[in-house]
Amino acid sequence: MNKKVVTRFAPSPTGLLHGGNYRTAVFAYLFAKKEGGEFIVRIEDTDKERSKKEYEDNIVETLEWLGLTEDRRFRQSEHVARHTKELERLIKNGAAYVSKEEAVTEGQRSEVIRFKNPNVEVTFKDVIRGEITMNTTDLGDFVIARSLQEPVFHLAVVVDDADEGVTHVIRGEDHISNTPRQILIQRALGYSTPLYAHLPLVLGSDRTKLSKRRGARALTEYRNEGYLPSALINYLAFLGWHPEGEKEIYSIEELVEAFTLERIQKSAGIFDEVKLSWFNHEHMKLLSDDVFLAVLQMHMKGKGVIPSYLTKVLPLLRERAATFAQAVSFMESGEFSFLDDSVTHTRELLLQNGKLDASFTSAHLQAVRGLLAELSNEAFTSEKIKNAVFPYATEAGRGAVLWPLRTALSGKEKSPDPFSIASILGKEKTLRRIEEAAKIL
RNA sequence: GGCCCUAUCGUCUAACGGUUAGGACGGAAGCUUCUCAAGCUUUAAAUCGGGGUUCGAUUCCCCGUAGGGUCACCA
Repeated sequence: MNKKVVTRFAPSPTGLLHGGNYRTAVFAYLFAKKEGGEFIVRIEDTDKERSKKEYEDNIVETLEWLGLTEDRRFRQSEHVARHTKELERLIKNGAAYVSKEEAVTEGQRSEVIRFKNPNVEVTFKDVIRGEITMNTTDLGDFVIARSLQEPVFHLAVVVDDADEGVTHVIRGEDHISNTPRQILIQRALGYSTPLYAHLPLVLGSDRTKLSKRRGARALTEYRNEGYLPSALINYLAFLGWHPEGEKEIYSIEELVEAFTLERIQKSAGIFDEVKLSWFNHEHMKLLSDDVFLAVLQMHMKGKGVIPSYLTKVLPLLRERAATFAQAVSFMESGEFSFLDDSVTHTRELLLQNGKLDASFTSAHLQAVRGLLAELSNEAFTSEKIKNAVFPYATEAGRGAVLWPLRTALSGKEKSPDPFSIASILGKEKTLRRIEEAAKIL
């Protein structure tokens, strides 16, 4: 029986995390769950100066929102006692030493703890890239702690990973060069070396590592803009990984089922918002009407009144909006306000800026009105309305009939099709609007 | 610059030595209900270069080139 798989996501709470950071979490989570193992979240807060509680809270909340539920979570600072103990052991072993030095920059200590570099070649197996060998000589005696109580990254990582039984270190490619250092510490402490999987980097459109400084957006922004967590997970999982087959829309459960480290890409990928929004639209389409409505209303909170026609317009909204923010803005900008309010007709619009003849148009509108008047209230559906109007429109010229009809109903240059609008308005309103339009011609 | 990683359409990717190099996003065109959106159909678009190995290289090896990462008392 192999050891239970344990992976970890180890962000430092020094800022808001972007898509690349969370992509790492997605992979670590999917792999752990696929293997029936555990997923740990470790907040790496050894840098007291820069770590902020608000960032930690944001990370924890966002992971929860994404559905990347951790089995255990802790702060690195909570484990300082262990770090100190191992630090003392290293010093006693002669593997590390207290080094007196001049403080060159402000805040530097005159005394730090350095690891005695044995200057050897370190080879490790990377699950994604195969064997990687590096000479550690040029690393020198690197700093592993500012003091016995203040461990620095490498030491803390090694001790915590070992203590928590981490079997697979899944992290960004930018950590490859840190790995030999950490392996050296592991060996000095008598730990075994976990398996490493260094993920290809997520790049911005400028082809450099995603970073807040270079304008990478925090993932929480996407959350606020009404992206669905399932879509984000799906997109992130597909950035640098691909299951077998050509299916692309996956639920998180399906991703867990399909996930393998072997199919992870070696080369970096660019974060593409356009494709992300396609994923989001696809996931929005999968939502039931009830859920869609609930999410939409959540996003509309505090953004004015919820229009009474909201439920009626749902199908139109669903096909138009790729995000909930977009859906909200459709509502706010009055994209569909003509469904509630009265419309003001103008000759220019009804006649398509003079392209149509006034008397013909008037006649067409009257004729269509006549056809619709024969439909019962129950039969006033998009489908039936179309069937009633279409033969006439085809006969008389679709553009000549449908444009005036649609603008008579919507009062707008661009809108959904006239049949949908009519069915939402209902028979009475529809007939009235057609009459009003015909009157001004 | 040293060290390390990488290299298939614009982008995400498939093809574990033999395919007309496939799919998706985006683009273009057409169709569907006049406009917008969605949908459907069609279409353009790629193996970085050079050497090997092999009957045969996108695939394996080497050398270039290009891109990226990393060289902190940050993680």
